Amino acid sequence: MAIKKTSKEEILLEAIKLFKTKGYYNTSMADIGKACGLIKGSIYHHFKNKEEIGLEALKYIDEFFEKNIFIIKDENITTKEKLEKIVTKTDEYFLKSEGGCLLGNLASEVSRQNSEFKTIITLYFKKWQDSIYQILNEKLDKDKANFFSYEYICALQGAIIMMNLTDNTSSYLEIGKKLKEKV
Amino acid sequence: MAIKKTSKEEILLEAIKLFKTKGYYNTSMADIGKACGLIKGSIYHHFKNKEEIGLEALKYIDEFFEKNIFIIKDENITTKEKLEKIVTKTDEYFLKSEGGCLLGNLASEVSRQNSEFKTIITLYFKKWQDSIYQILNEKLDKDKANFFSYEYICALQGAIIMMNLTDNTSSYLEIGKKLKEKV
Amino acid sequence: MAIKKTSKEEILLEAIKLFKTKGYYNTSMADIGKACGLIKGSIYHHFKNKEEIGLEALKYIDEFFEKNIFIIKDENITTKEKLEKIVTKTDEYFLKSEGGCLLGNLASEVSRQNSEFKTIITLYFKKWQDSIYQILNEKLDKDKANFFSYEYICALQGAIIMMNLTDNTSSYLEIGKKLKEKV
Amino acid sequence: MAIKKTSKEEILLEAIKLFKTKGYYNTSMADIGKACGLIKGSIYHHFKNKEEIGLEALKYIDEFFEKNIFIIKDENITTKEKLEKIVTKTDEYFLKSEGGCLLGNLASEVSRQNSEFKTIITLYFKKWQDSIYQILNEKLDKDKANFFSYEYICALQGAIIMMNLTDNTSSYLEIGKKLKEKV
DNA sequence: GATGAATGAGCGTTCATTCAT
DNA sequence: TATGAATGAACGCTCATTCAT
Repeated sequence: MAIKKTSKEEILLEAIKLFKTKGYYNTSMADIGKACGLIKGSIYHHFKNKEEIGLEALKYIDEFFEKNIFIIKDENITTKEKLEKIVTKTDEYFLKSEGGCLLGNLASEVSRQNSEFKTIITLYFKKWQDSIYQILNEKLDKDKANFFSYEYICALQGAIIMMNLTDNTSSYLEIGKKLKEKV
Repeated sequence: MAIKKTSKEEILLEAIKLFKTKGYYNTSMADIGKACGLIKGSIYHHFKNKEEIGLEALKYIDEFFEKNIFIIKDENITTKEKLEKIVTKTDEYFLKSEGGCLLGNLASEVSRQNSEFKTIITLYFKKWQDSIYQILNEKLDKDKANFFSYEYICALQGAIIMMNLTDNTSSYLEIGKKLKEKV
Repeated sequence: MAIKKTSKEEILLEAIKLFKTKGYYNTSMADIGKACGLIKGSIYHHFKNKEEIGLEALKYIDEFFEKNIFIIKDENITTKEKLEKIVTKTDEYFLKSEGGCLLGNLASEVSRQNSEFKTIITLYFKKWQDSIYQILNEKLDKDKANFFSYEYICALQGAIIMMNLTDNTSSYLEIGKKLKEKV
Repeated sequence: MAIKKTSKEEILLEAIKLFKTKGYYNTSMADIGKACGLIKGSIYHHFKNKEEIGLEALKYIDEFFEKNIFIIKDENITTKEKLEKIVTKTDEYFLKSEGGCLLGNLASEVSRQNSEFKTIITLYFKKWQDSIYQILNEKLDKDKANFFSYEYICALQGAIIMMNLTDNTSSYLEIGKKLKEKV
């Protein structure tokens, strides 16, 4: 053998799945390899080391949100429509995302161990909250917009944790519904 | 000769600190030992294995909440006072708890790997939410009490994550403040 | 199992043998372990890492020379006797030392890769030459003593290399004989 | 497409440099590749395997000495001139050769691991000594010629080791000077 | 109860080598 | 000829665990 042409993205997607469901440290290079049909050593053809996979995994999800979720605040639609859309897209994502929110999950596990990881995660949540803030601020004053956006991000992260424990999706969905009622 | 008499509780407290700040899998028996002034092998005189430490760590915190936080719902004081007290005690705990909420942190890392861990964590959150629910239900209808309690637990977990990333405690405190306004 | 009580010195002696005959980099922790009847992981109970074994191996030989060879210059015997004794002891050592001179062998392999190794090796040769120098200087002028001692150390190192290639011990012994004729 | 046309000799020259300064086992195919602007796999178009590179590296230096140094003994000049020339050429070579003498360096590292390597190295020193021997034998008796040539080769190898440790070139040069005084 | 020495398995990583392109 | 992707074995090292002392 020795033919396969595994792409970086394939590896990244498998790694993301594993990091979310098993945690970063509990996921071995062998695990990632196996999920891609490779032996662990072969991964080093695509990534310098495990840390790089972790970093690129975080960036991959961050970019996905940037391009699909956070961007909604700038679309040329009404405030209500923006809120409707951002909540729908977000819920769509997390309902089918096995294992919850990568950046939320890794936040507690790795951010004290690796400052580069921490920076990406912190910024991700900041950008996320800011997206909601800007939409709310179209109709609500600064303080309200600020608190509601913070509350939403927090509650959603908590709700994802709960959903992973109980498989109760309808409770999870209440968080988004509540946000939409703010304007 | 002489020496230490290290108690199970001492070890547990060090393990809890480590699990919260480094994660469960990234904390080694040697780490726990060093934190207690023991070598790793000595820990096995107190605990069967690492899993047992994890389990007892979760139970330890669970019991702490049971005895100090959840119990407030049954005290002989007004609803407002209960809410005031439960929020204050909770915030007090998390503001000085380095590394956030043990059960919240471990939820994503271990609950898919170990069903016993998952059961404890799930129950903990259920009991917690139920405590809040019962207090709110003294003044609010079932649905409202249910949602507000759920929202609070979720938002608080999210807020702990954010506080660990940004060290912003005043935002964290808003979550409890908001709950108290419910009645 | 799990009983053995291997001492640091045992491990060191096996490592020295291996480093001399196989080279430092080509000797694996597994090699060292096998030579001691241990698995490779067990060696870390005695040494922090491979570098520490290398370092202590060099120091071990250095100390042996310090205590048995270099010290002869200070003994209360005649110059001729000193020279006789230092040559005899040196030749005794190298004739039975399988694989040549540890510090000479590692000089070219590791001294560019690790400055701590280099320092020890450099000092060893300096001390060695100085021992010979001081003995010769009792009867010869500075310049002669200096050159003859340098020439002896160099020739001896070269002769050890040749002896390892050809097993010709009598040529090797000529180098010491020649030195003794200097006074 | 297009590209390089890397020659065997180019690769060999880089490999020699690396073997001398890092050792044979500590030099990886990737190291050699990088030094040539190739990836490691590409080297296999030029050499069967690492051992072949090692072997040809030794032969390359051996041939250089054969053609430039050892041959001097057969030139049509006086004994004194031969000695002068062979020492000058040798010193020229080693003063600019970063990392010392390839065959001397590898002698201890590889000659016990690979008999083909050992044969080449042993023969190289034999031929070298013989060159000096024949020149000296024009003026000196067999025994003297034999010992002085042996002593010179040995001392020179030792002096190269010392020069690599201390960067002291003037001591090194004394060895050749001394040889020239023999006739 | 604590230690130090040991183990076997596994870690992340690098090795020399192969081969379709 | 060169490359990039792959492999299996080995690397140095750490893991959780055991046990005689």
